[in-house]
Amino acid sequence: MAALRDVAKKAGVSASTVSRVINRPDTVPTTTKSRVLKAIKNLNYHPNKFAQRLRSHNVDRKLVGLLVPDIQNPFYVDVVKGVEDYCFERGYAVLMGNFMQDEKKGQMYLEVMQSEEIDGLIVAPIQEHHKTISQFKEKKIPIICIDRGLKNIDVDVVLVENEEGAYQAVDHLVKQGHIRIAYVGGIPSIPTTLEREKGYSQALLDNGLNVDDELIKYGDSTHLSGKELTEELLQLKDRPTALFTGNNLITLGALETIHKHKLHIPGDIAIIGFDDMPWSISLNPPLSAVSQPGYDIGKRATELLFQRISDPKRSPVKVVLKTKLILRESG
Amino acid sequence: MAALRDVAKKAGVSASTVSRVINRPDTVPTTTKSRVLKAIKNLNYHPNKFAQRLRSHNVDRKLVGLLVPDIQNPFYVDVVKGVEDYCFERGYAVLMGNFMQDEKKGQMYLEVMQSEEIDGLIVAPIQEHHKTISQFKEKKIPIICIDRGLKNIDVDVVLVENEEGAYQAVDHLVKQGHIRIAYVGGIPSIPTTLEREKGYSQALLDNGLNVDDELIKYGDSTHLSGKELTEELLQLKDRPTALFTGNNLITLGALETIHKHKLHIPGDIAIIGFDDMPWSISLNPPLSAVSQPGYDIGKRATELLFQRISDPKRSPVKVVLKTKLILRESG
DNA sequence: TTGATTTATGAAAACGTTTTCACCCTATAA
DNA sequence: TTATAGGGTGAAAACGTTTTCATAAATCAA
Repeated sequence: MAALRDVAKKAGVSASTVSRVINRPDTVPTTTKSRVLKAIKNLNYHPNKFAQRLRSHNVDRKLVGLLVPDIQNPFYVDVVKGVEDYCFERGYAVLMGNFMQDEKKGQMYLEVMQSEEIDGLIVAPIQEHHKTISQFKEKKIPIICIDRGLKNIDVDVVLVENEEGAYQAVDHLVKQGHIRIAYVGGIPSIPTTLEREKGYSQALLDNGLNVDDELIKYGDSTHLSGKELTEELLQLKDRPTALFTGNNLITLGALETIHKHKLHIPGDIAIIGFDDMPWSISLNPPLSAVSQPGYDIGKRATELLFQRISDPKRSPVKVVLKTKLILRESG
Repeated sequence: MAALRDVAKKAGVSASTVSRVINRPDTVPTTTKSRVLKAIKNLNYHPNKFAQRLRSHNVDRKLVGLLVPDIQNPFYVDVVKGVEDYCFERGYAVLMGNFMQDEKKGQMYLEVMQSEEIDGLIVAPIQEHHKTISQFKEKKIPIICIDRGLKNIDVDVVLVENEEGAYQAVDHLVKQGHIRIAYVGGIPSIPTTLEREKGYSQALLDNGLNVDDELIKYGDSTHLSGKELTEELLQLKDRPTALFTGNNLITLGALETIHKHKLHIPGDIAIIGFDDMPWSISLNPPLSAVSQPGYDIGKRATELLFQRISDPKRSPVKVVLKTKLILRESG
């Protein structure tokens, strides 16, 4: 509760001097400085952020916004951790929003973040053009996109070789002798879903197989949708012998359905999922997966963000991280 | 960038009137009001939070702090979701801190939250008395504890019947004929670890078994520690035939070690974990677990928080939620 | 010495709100 | 009619900082 003026009074100086001690210590002689410093400590004085911010808009908020599509998805948890660790090292806090692929919710968070005047935003955008996100750009608030970029706006982005990753997984599957391989995708409107589908199709084509639309399913990137889509696939008269699943949660859902049908993996049906998980090895059977470096993605994004904060006019970069196909026993 | 005064000028009224339109609309006649409202919309005016807050300290921040020990732990993810959903419904944002059971990190977040003047704090405290958290209490910032309370301070708390939950699991294990049942615990200084151990011991005692210190292990509540502790247990000359694991991450670690040793579950060794997970059913074998209602915990905690925000002097309550033993195939 | 420069400091304005107070009206009561 | 009570409004102060500007004191050059 102690204010600047209290410190000033206690130290027998003016408010200006106290402010100088805090913000430009080298402009005030040591003797005065020490007196002020003592008073500050004595009164346990902390500058009021709101007053500071009101007066000079360019003081850092030490706050970065992070907007993720689904915190239940272990992949994003890794991203969050990467962001958080990096921020922590630099004394920044994270204002997190989990928008559940929900336009409204994302919107609300963006508004809050705007009015909180965050120093920068890291976001996995649900659409490639987004009005509110563009507002950030206009307001000169740095944005970093992960997982997918933004149309019409030039932003830094860190993403992963989705097509390549999918290709490798599916290619492996056909090399194992599978002919009917299904793709259980996520939300069809998001780029990652499409890119992975592209890799999937290309791998089939390159191996002389044709792509069968019946075997390509889209959902909403959740556990439940993984379950349901897999169910549909298993009902097919000519059912697939292998599944390539579009993300973590879908994979888990698929697994559940497969187990419900008492099918043997990979004997009856093989499965490779996009996204590895720390416990993939403890699944039944240990899951083969395309691993994305979630933690690194978060870390790189934050790195980029801080670079942009300190130099707003550098030209936007695109960081593409590699995926890794991890073969265990499911496919 | 439009400020109150711009709106005032455009609407041909004074700043006071604009402010009144915003804060106490019923005190200004409709004709004036609509003129002002139009100007607001026209200029896309948003009140500056910092000025608002500076001027009147009692305006809500619409910000709640959430401090969780480990976001990698799916249980806490559920809690986070519960908190977030409830906050979202009420137009509040969440300032999240993930302190990784790390004193320093937690401290830093608490400081940030203090200077951000959050409306309230939800925290799973690492120790039962915590100086900085007490400061919140002094500053009249509402606190809700989850998972464990605070010594010396009377706060609202929502927790789970840890002892009872553990008891049921272990009791079930001995009813299955197990004699040597180990407890793979988390950080020994946190109450949940101890309470679960108490339930474990009691169940043994009540069934006429004695508790063998050799079979009680403590670690740091992580995946890695689950792996290592289980390894130690398996090295014992008289190895346990069943494991009761103290949390999600530990369970997963234990599973990994058991699989590494090519042991059959539950044939060679049974396992029941504290905390259920959405994909427990897809584990090898489907995991039996003591399920905690993480989402509900988050929701209830937030409910309590809002109640306390609106009525700071109500007497603190303790909400105790039940656990549920879910039997699948691992024990 | 004197005038010019530098150093140390304080007074006051500004940031964008909310809120108190006082004012001027018009409508009502006497 | 005159006094009274509100209703509607604006001026100005306040919140706690930062920053500009001015001034006084101290240092320097001649």
